[in-house]
Amino acid sequence: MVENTFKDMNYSEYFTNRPTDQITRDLIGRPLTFTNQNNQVLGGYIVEAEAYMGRKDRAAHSYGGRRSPANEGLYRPGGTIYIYSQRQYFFFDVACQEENEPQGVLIRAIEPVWGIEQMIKNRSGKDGVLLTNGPGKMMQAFGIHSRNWDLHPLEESPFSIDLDDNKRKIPREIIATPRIGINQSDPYWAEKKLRYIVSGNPYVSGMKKHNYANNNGWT
DNA sequence: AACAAGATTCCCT
DNA sequence: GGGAATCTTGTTC
Repeated sequence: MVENTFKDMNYSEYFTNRPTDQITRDLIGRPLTFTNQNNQVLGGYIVEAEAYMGRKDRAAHSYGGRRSPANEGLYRPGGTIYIYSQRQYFFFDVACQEENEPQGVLIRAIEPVWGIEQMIKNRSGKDGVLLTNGPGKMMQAFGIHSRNWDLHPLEESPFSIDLDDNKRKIPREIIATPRIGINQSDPYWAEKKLRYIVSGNPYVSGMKKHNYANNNGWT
């Protein structure tokens, strides 16, 4: 399948029909925006995302078929928003695969482009890489303090991921690494490389200054 | 009913 | 690099 055919795909198609790790990798470089209640468009390019492979994935919230109101979104059809809260912070996921196949992708970081001034305000003045270089920080920059959009289909929400290949940025290199914050006893899932990042992009969480790449790692 | 453990962030040292 | 803040689930007493 040629990638530029995705331009005309809807979210439901995009977030199914391929393995979730492949979907996750394909999201790197695409624009993610959130339009707030004042009609301000906030967002940037996705530079970091993680795949969660469902019931069999020891690190997934749906591991072993675990299901509760808190992770119901994962069980919804591909393209459904799954917002999870933890320690006063919120995470933005999109469900992947068919209904009742609880896989998903976690968007962990963006390179800010649109509405930067407003996002800085939402982040209490935090600027530079600290603005959006983590999943909780990104949602705070969007001004999100609730699970209000949990369980809503992406196309019926203020969130938007532009699937037009002409609008995306092309990384010089996409690297796969183990996921962040996974300390499971099962080394297979703890070490499996399901986190995808733009190599050398400063907005990737934990990126060291001496690893910063020219042009933020874009071609 | 109490408690530990998370897909984290911030503010120290 | 370590500890606190602080919400929800699942486990155990």
